[in-house]
Amino acid sequence: MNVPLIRTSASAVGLGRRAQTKEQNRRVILDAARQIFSELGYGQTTVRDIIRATSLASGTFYNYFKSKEEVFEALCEETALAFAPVLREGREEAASAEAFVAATFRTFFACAAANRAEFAAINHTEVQPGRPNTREIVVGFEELRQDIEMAIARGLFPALDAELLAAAIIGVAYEIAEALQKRATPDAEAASRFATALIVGGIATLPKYGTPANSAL
Amino acid sequence: MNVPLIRTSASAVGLGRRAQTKEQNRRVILDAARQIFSELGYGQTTVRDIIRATSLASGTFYNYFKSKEEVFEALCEETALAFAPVLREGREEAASAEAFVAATFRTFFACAAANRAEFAAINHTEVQPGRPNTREIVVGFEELRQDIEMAIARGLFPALDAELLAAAIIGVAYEIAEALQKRATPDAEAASRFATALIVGGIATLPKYGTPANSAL
Amino acid sequence: MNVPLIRTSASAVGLGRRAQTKEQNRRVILDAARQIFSELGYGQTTVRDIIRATSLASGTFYNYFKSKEEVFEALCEETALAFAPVLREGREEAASAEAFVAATFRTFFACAAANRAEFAAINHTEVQPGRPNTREIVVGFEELRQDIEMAIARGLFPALDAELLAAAIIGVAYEIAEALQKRATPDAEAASRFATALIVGGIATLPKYGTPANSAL
Amino acid sequence: MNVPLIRTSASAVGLGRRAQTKEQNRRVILDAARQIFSELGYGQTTVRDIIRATSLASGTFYNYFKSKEEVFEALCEETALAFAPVLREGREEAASAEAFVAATFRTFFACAAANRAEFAAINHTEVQPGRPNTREIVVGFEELRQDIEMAIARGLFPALDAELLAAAIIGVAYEIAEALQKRATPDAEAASRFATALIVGGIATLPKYGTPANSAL
DNA sequence: CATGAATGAGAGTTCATTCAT
DNA sequence: TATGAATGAACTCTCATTCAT
Repeated sequence: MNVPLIRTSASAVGLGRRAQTKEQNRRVILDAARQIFSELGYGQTTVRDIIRATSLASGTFYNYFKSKEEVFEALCEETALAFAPVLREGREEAASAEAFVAATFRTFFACAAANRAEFAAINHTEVQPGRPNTREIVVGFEELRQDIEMAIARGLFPALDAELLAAAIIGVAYEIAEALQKRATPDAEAASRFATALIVGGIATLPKYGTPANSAL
Repeated sequence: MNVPLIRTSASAVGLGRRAQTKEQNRRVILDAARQIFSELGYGQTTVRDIIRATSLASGTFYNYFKSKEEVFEALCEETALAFAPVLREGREEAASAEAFVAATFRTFFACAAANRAEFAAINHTEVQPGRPNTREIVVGFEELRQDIEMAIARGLFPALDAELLAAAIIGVAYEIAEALQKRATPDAEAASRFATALIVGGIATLPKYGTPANSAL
Repeated sequence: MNVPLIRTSASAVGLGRRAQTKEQNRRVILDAARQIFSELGYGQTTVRDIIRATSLASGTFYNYFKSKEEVFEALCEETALAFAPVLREGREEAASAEAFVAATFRTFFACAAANRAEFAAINHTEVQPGRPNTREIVVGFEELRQDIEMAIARGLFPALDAELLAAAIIGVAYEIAEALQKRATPDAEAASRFATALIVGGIATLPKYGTPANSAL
Repeated sequence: MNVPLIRTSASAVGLGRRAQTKEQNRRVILDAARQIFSELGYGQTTVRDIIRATSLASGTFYNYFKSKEEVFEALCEETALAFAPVLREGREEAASAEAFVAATFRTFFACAAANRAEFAAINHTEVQPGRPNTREIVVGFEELRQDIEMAIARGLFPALDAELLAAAIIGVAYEIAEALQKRATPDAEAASRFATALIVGGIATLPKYGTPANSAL
């Protein structure tokens, strides 16, 4: 399962010459940004850094993005777009709680392993206070929560606080992925089994739960 | 259990006037820094921002800290120092796996609730790529791992990969805490029960585990 | 013989509008720098002082030079470039020791008189310990030494330590020039005759000299 | 002939305890300043640098000197005071032009050799525009001029422009000293002979000269 | 007198952004 | 549309100097 986080430098097809160059430049900037973000972290990266990693002129940047933040959001979106279908499909097809959880972890660890630098960028990216966490965007917190609720409806899970479970899964996924990357010989498969067993086993013992009337925002 | 993350403005005793003022100024800077970090995030915060939140002159900052990074490290240390004993004590006295895990979550959620701003600062703080995560420092990843290993020795837990479990616990703690803070009426106690049940229940079903030969730097 | 040390504000020809402005700005900065260096001395001058003497914005300076040192080096180079050919030509055409020495002094005093401020800047410029003296660069210590050796080969001078003679000539030139500038009615021509007679007369009585085995690095 | 440029850390005698400490602190500052000036050059040296090279507190500096400039002047004065008597004595006792000139060069080169660092400091010290050159102060331009005039009166020298000759001697002394210091095996004695022969030989051929009516300031 | 923390002006430099070409 | 020089606000940090202790 070698899921590229993002296909970079995709050759644009079926566009006029002009539009093609435009698309290419956008790509060039995004690729450079992803690279630099992963090297320096979001906070340390400046628009200048991104431009410098490019053969474009500084002014050109502003034809495509208004700011560093905007590039970053575009990157997140890209990543989420690449990630989401794989994750959702695995979970929708799941016939058991275990399959559901395992699909999530396996996809995530595989991606993290295949894209260490980019994963690091995401993981070490500072969040604007008050805004949704990058990791939550990337793994798709909201989709995960919905999928969990659908799974409850399908009888895969008992009634439980979908939001908290989603949070727990994402937390486990990220922290274990990080721990894994520090190891000399990371075993994504074993980690995946560990995380899956932990969550699935835990779910069985959760206290009973009604509709989370108090979940806001 | 209302554990303040940090006791600020500690009154200095038994010091000369001079030393006392020095101590006070240090406190003033640290407090301002914590506040600003939590408002703007680490990356967006400048030394000037911190100074401005103070009645001190710009040069004075550098009598106390060499850089933004150094203040930040001092803050982390303070937080860890305040946190660590409470966490360790609860875990050392634990007579069951449940008590062990519950001690960790309860302390953490209580603190997070009592110090929303500061918790946000920690949680939204960008990590220098390649350096230990702030959250891991604050909750004490290393101590948690050791405590888990001691708990295994004491028979509270089966043999398992202490590092991964520590990672999982920290991940669950942080993400659930964050989810909690978005709620209108966060119920730290319920969240604590949820997280504890999840982890404790999961542990029971974990695949058997030998010595983690592959855990390296 | 009114040799300007440097021709400033050279009109650029055959360049696009953009390149022309760039060239102009470079000139503006160099001119301002020369002026300020001569007023305040190198050590007291700050980059900001230079910018302030200009209608440019502070950041613009850094589009042209990385530091004060770099502007200074550019100035020295300019000066040396303007100076060197005049000096060398006079010496190469010299048919006697006297003509050789006189060419050096006359050129130097004429320039010093014509460019009092700039000469002062050079003369009052602090040398980075361990690096070649500004005055030596400007008058071209190395070229002078080579020319002396060639003159020895041509039989104009007896065998002598070219390095020491070059040093002596430069020392006499600068100190006399400085003394001259303090006078109400400096007579460059008389000073030139004085210096020339001193050196030329002295050379005749120098102790015999073999190959300078001890001139190193 | 091992003439120390300055006797540092001289133990004060015959002073009260209080005055002694005062004198000591002054010494400490002067010594540190001389050291730092010679390492960094005058322009790069800050008062802070000098204080740091000392065990004194920053405020203490200002009990002794008003500024970097003032310390520097004190250093020059010290140096001149140490130098002057040796130079004057040698010249007053001189029975020939050669002895006169040789006394100056020999003393100077010996000192320069014995105090390379300090000599470098003097030589590389930027002059405040419009003020007398450090080197001129140290070797005693004014005394040299007077001594030359007295020597003319005594019949050692023909009538000549004493000011220009003084300038020439100082120029030759400094530049040759500097050239010498770059050599692997500097031979001060040979350099002294070279310089002496050059000047003495030159003097004999100087154009006749009346009283320099135009020497001003 | 010695001390050393506080001060705030100011230096060097970088940055995001604009805009004439 | 791409370019890249100009801009000047803003940042980090150092410095000379003061002054309460």
